[in-house]
Amino acid sequence: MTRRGFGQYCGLTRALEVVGERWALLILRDLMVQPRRYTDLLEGLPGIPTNLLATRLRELEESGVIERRIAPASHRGVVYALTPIGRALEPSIRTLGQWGTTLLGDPQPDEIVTPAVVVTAVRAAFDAQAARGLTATWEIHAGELTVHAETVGGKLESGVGPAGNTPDLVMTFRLDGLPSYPALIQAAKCGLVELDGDRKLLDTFLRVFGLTQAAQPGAKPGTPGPNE
Amino acid sequence: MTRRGFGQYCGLTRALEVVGERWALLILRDLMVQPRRYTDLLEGLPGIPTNLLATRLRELEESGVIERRIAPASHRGVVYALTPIGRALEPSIRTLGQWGTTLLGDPQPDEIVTPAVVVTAVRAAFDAQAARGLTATWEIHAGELTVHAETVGGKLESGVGPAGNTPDLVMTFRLDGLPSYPALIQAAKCGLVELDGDRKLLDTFLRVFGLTQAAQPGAKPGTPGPNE
DNA sequence: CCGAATCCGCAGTGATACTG
DNA sequence: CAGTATCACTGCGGATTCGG
Repeated sequence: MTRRGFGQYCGLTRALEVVGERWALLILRDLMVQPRRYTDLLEGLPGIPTNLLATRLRELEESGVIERRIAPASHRGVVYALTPIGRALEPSIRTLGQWGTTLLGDPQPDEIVTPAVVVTAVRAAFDAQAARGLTATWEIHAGELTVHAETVGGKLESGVGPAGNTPDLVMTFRLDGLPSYPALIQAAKCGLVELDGDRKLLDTFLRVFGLTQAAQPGAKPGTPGPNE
Repeated sequence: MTRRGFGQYCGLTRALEVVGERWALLILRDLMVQPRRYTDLLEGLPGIPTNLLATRLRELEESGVIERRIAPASHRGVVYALTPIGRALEPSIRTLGQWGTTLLGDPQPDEIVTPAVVVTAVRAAFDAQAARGLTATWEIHAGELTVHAETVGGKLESGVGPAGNTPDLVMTFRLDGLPSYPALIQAAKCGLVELDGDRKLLDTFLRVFGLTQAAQPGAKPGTPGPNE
């Protein structure tokens, strides 16, 4: 069943044999945010066939990258979570995401943004250097979307939903188009954001999460695909 | 030719739409070492169908990741090389390769090692911290294989073939099995290597290129713990 | 020799329906 | 909720062929 390998004894090759198949890294990106159930994953990966999700989950579990957990009492069902090996992929996902962000053009008409996408973008944009000696908590609202980010001691904690503690600054965006991360940053730079809390932390946010080197609209990467 | 996208406006997603298809990152890995011709690539990617290589090269060129060059005078023909966008993938390839290296088991019977594989491994293993203030040149020989590595000012220059200047230490391995990078490191640690030059640089080599930091999951800066 | 294009069988994928 | 089952389709693997 397994797709054939590449016939080379090489780290990159092995990595691609394990997580290089279609949808695999996107599944892992969503699991990087938090453990998720089968249907959560289906929802976060628009268009993935259910059988393919099941197949990938099985393969990734066999590879030791993720694990199945019987869900805790409150919700019954199964939960998928990263193993330490899977969590070790975080730098790879962040680095690849940073590269891809530089060639994000305008959104295609059928492209969407999920909470996991925004959290991943926040983590990829995080500049640990700029956050040294800083302790702060932000909350981002845009439509249905709520995401939090907290930095302390040069580290980042971020995830879907409201922050655990009281945020120092709540940023609420009212956008026409997609609440994509570049769009949020752009809006924040233009002041198109409602602020609640310590307003000085807006500039701080832009310094730490501001994509200083990314995403020029109009940089066309060729055609990633007019679907359908 | 409908390249199917993933329907998300996301950096990682876009990256995978551009370089996520089978063989693409391996082609780019080989081009990362040096510009190569069509047949060089065929040789370095055992088992790739010729039509698939041609298709990938066309797609990657359209995406602006690589470019076709009319070869210089000496050999006529075409040469493929990375654009700046393609070269920007180097951290991603190195990071993914480091992850994959941690799950390299024993070589499968049909797996081989190419020069580009070893050079990529050398670059992935390079510890810039350990190389600070160090200036040295090594040359590695193992069977047909010749690779050089030179560090100066905390940076690394490495490639296929002998070094440009006279190497400070030449290491010649006589291995039974595959000259894979882990096997070379293992052999070097056991002293199973012929040395020619400054023998003290063997220990230095192992400190700088010795894969000491393999598989340390969980201790990543900026990585939140598992939340629930 | 280099740089592909062409043809074909099949595995991996996509969409939908269905089940414990 | 958490998957299987079915089936059509397309991208891939393998071989051969073809034009500079």
